[in-house]
Formats: sequence, structure tokens, C-alpha cells
Amino acid sequence: MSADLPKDRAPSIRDVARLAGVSHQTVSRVLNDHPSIRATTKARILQAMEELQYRPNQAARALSKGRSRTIGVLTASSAQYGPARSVAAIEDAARRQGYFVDTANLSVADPAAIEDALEHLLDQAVEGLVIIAPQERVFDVLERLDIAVPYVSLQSTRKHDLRALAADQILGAKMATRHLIDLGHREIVHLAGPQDWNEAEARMRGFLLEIDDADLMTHPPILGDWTADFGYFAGQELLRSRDFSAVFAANDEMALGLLHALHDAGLSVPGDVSVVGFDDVPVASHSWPPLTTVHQDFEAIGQRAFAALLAAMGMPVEVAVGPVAPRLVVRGSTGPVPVSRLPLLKRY
Amino acid sequence: MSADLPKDRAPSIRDVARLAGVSHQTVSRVLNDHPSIRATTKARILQAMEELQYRPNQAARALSKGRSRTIGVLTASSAQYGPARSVAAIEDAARRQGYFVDTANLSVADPAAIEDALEHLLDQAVEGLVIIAPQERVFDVLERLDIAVPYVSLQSTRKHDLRALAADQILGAKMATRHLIDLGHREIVHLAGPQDWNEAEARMRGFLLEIDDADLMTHPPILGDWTADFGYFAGQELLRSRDFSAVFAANDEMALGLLHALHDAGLSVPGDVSVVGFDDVPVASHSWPPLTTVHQDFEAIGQRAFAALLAAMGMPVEVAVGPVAPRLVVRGSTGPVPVSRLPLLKRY
DNA sequence: CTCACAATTGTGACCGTGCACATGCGAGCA
DNA sequence: TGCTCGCATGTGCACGGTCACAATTGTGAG
Repeated sequence: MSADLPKDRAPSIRDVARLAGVSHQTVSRVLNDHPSIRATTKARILQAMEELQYRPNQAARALSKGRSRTIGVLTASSAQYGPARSVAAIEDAARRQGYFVDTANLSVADPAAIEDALEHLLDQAVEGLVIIAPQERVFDVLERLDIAVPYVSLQSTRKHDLRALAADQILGAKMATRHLIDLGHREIVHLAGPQDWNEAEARMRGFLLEIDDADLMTHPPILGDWTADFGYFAGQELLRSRDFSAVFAANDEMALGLLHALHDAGLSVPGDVSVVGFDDVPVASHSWPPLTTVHQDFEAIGQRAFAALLAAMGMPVEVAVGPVAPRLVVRGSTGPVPVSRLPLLKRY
Repeated sequence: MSADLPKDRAPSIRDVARLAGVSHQTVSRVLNDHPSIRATTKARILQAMEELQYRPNQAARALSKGRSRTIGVLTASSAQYGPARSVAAIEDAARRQGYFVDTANLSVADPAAIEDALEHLLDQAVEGLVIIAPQERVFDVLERLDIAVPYVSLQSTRKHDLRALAADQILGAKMATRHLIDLGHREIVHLAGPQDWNEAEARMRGFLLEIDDADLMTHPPILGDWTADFGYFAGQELLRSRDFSAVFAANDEMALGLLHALHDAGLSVPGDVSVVGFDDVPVASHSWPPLTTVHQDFEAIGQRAFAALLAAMGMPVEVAVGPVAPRLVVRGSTGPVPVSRLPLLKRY
């Protein structure tokens, strides 16, 4: 019944054309939804495709059209909750639009590795890039390589603010800090992220701005590495060396590690110390006490990133402009300063 | 100095050939490390490439060779810690071998979505697939579509055990359960994952096997959805309806939610109830109390998956065979049954 | 019935690379 | 000297689509 002699290679449009009794160009027209094709012809061709299990060859199409329909995602720490969530959203949106997504993950972020990853993506002839690797260095490399394709970045950068799409980090940090100040805290420590990360820097900036606004003094922030382990050790160190009634951690993981350290030291949260995190990871609401934090809608961020990239690539899309609004989620880890508070250093 | 007249299109091997004064085929030989090329010729060509900023066109290469050098990764829940980590490892290993990685994420796992995602990957002419979508359904669809490319799966399945590469889930579950039994627990509840997930099913099987081995009775496991929120509500429900001294949760998130519920109820862990999780996510060591859990080396799993896929694709690689060994990490959330234990139901 | 014009379909070249095969050339050997 | 052989290189086509343009068919008005 079916006319497919088992050739070794996959069927091409010419095979389909032969079976349908038309020229290969007519088949191509069906594939590209060309308007002027007789309905009966189209039907015949579609049936031939079905019969041969025809599948268009993307490589051939890319070669002839000069378009790969592929976008690249450059990501650092793609195993972290937020980035992972955003990447999934980008991939989903891209697939819906018929784009392929090629990812390159940075395990280390030295310029050579960054360049290597970018070269890899460019080799694939990506038509656009989404950058979720938030180090300023990445943008330096991007500029140096003089990339020919458009790109967008989830994180804001000093130089390319217009392309930033993530939640407004500075605003989020200000909200968190304001919350602590409103509760009466005056000695607030910031447990920051690595300063070569734009996000970490933005969150610290927001913190300092708000502290300044309230005419408070503060110790220099502690520079961490995002991990819960670091939060734990930083907590131990803090208790040994500083006096404070509240901590704003630059992400939830460090905040959770900190809670652990405070608990180990026999301190009560928020009785003795209030803690705020950032991101609102799923377990944040189940720590003890549940963590007050700044929520980001990572999925919306990812979707928006892809839409913005499409726009940057010259496609007609309506993009929701501006950053996604962060949201303060008040849970149990923050409370008022105890009226009669003993300095921690004295007690510990 | 440089001879590049700014044509609109990217330089091809013919442009390089012209500049170097050789034929395009000789350039191609340089690209493919052909042995018999005069060193001086090769040097001249390399310099011409450099001068023109030549970048090989993957689409043309794929078309001509019939190989895309792309592998596909089908993943569900790629925002979860374990899968995300493994995907990153796969991507890393693949890139090192010059392969591109195309991902398709399943937000919902109904057959239509699975098929859609697979079609998307096949459209890209992937040469192999890594399946991190652990539902049995996925394999049904794979079989039905009669995929022409080789694939490996991180999770074991009833039908394709040979291709399983992840840590031995059954063994891990047995270790966790054994640990509780060794501590004297007799009334152990299993908080399972969704049963259409192979992993969830395997962990439950391990649990039941060990329970059976020890001649213990048990209530039917509670079927959850992996989330911390579910763990929390399940905990509340458990306290209302069952008597038990220990819980083995099928993943850390549910375990953490459970800890929250126990804490809310004023119970002590491990004083009143012992809890074991599975996965060893980074915050597991910073919950209160720190969570006893089963550690999986997700990175090793990802690397091994890619190596196994290469092998399945007919490449010569030495693959570490067999599953990665899980490891029980005993922390503070498990302890002996209190000598004079009051039934929880009475106290609560 | 004829012609202009639109709708539909066909023809051949081209995209950039790799393969099969042909060619040129120098060395080794009888 | 002439012949064989192997290295180095060149020639032409195939891969599977798309594009520009040509050719054919169909349609309605005059």
C-alpha cells in the first residue's frame, strides 16, 4: 500500500513530491503555508507526508534560509532555584514559538570559560541570547567579542539597564530593609552575595540606600557566596563579633543557614534576632520560623525575557515592559525589637 | 590589510580558501584534521580563518554529514534541585565533547505534551536523548513513537532497567528505612511521591521491602506531590489520624514541610518523631533539626548519563556501569524511640 | 472567442560543507 | 629512464531545503 521503498535516508520534500505527483517546490509551499495552493493539491501532499512519515530537515532549512530558529541561554548556577525556574519558562515560551533552545552553563565564571560558552552558543548560530549569568564580567566578554546577535539579560547591569528584566532588585532590597526598620530595628546587618554578581550588588545597594534614608549607621556587609553553609558560618561569626538585632540576607539559602546558626546558639527568632531573605524559595515558608522574604516571580521573568528577546530580534511582539515587581512576604522570622534588649555580645 | 570586503553573509570555507590560495576542500581538510596536509599550507589556512573571523556553519555541516551533533534532554520539573543539577552536568559534559544540548521541559506530563516535546527534539534531529522525565507514561510514548535515536534514562523503569543510571532508589529507600528500624522504630509512615513517577514508586518499593524484611506492619503510604507544602499538610493530617514514631519522606522538601508541621504541633524531632528525607538538598543540613537524608550525587549521575548515551550512540567511551551508590547521611532529625513513649494520638 | 490577469505550479540555482574520485608531484627502485 | 606508489591538493556533486523567476492553467470581461 505505502510506496516507501526503504531507502537509507530520511524522506525529503522531493520524495514527498514524487509520491504526490507535484514538484518539490509545491511541497515547500505547503510547508510554509503559502497562500496560493489548491486545496486538493495541498491535501494530496499532506497525505503523502503522512504516508512517508516526512519530517522537515531543520539543518537544511537553516542553511538555506540563513536562520537557525535557535536561541541560546547562557546561565551560571543553573541548579539554583530561581535561574532554573526562569530557564524552564524561557524554554517553554520558546518552544511554543517554534524556537529551539540551546543552553550553556557556566560552572566557573572566569573569562575563558565565559568565552568558551559563548563561542559554543555562537557556533550553533543562535539568533539571540538570554543571559542569566549575572557577573559583570560576562558583559565585558560580550562586549569584547562584539557579538552580532541581540541579547537580553535577566539581571540589570550598570551599563545595560534597559535590557534588565528581572524583578527590581534594588526595590526588593529596600522593601526588606524598610520592613526591618519599621519594626524598630536599628542595628541591621546585611549578609550579601558575591559582589561580582550584579544581583548581589543591587541588593546591597538597595539595603544601603534604605539604611541611609533612615539615617542609620551600619557595619560593612558580609560578603557571602549564596550558600546555606556560608550563612551558617557567617551566623556563628556574627555572634562572636557584632551586635545586631536583625539580618537581611541577600538570598534565602544564606538566611536559612543563618537561622540554623542562631538556633544553635540558643537564640530566638524573631525574639532576639529578626531575619529576612530574598527569593522566596519553596521551603522558605517551612523553615522554623517561616522565613520573611522577598518574592520574585521567576516564571514571569523568564517569559518576559523571551518576549523581550524576540522583540530585540526584530519580531513583532507585545512585550510587557519594565521589571517585574518584587513582593515582600512577611512570615515568622521578623518581629519588633524586644523592649528590653540585651546586647547579643554580652549574652553570648 | 585584511582582505575582507564586507559581504553581507558570513565567510565560508570558500572565502577562506580564496584568501589562502587553496581549494575549499583543503580548508575542509584543515577543519576535520585530515592527516595529509603540508604544515605550511595548514598554517596559511589557519591564518586566513583568523583574519576572516571564520566560524564553521553547523547547519551546513549537519546537512552534509547527516549528523547534528546535538543531543536532546527531556525533563520534567527541571526547576527541582536534583534534575537541574544533573542537567547542568550533562550539558557540561556534552559541550566538552563538542555536542550541543537541546532541552525540552515538560510543565504538564500528559501524553500530548510529552509527544509534543519529543517531536520538538526530534525536529532538531537530535542524535540521542536523555530522559529525566520519570513518568512511566513518557516511556510509553517513546515506545509508541518508535523513536529512531538511542536514549538513556536517569530513572529506572520497570521495562528498561538496563538503561537506568541514577542512584539506586530502592537501595536508598531501604537504607533510610533500615536506619529507622535500627533505631527501634516500629511504627513508620512513608510519605511517598506521586506514583506515576518511577522514582517515587521505587522509593516506596524499597520502603515496603525493608518493612517486610523486618516483619513490621505499616499503614499504606501517603501519596504526595513532592512539595514542602504537601509535607506540611500531610504532617497535620498524620497527627490527627495515625500513631507513629518515624516518617520516611520520599524527598527532602516534603520532609522539611513535615518538620514544620511537627514543630507547629509542639512535638520534638527526634524526641517524639524521627524524620528521614531523600536527596540531600543543600538546605537539608540547615533545617531544625538538620535533616537525616539519603544523598545522591546528581552531578555524577548527569555525567554518567551522557557517557552512557554516547556509548548508546555508538561512540567509543568507557562508561562507569551500574547505578551510582546512594549514601545515608545521618543528621539530627533521627533518634531512638523514647523508652516511655506515649502514643501521639493520645497526647495530641 | 480572445485577451488580460490572477492563481497555481514548475525549473534551476544556491546556501556551506563533506565525500568520492581525479590529478599532480616527488621519491624510490629496477 | 621509466614506472609505481603515496602524499598533497583540486574538481564536482550531493545533502534538503528556499528563492527568484518562468511557465502553465484558470477566470471573467469585452
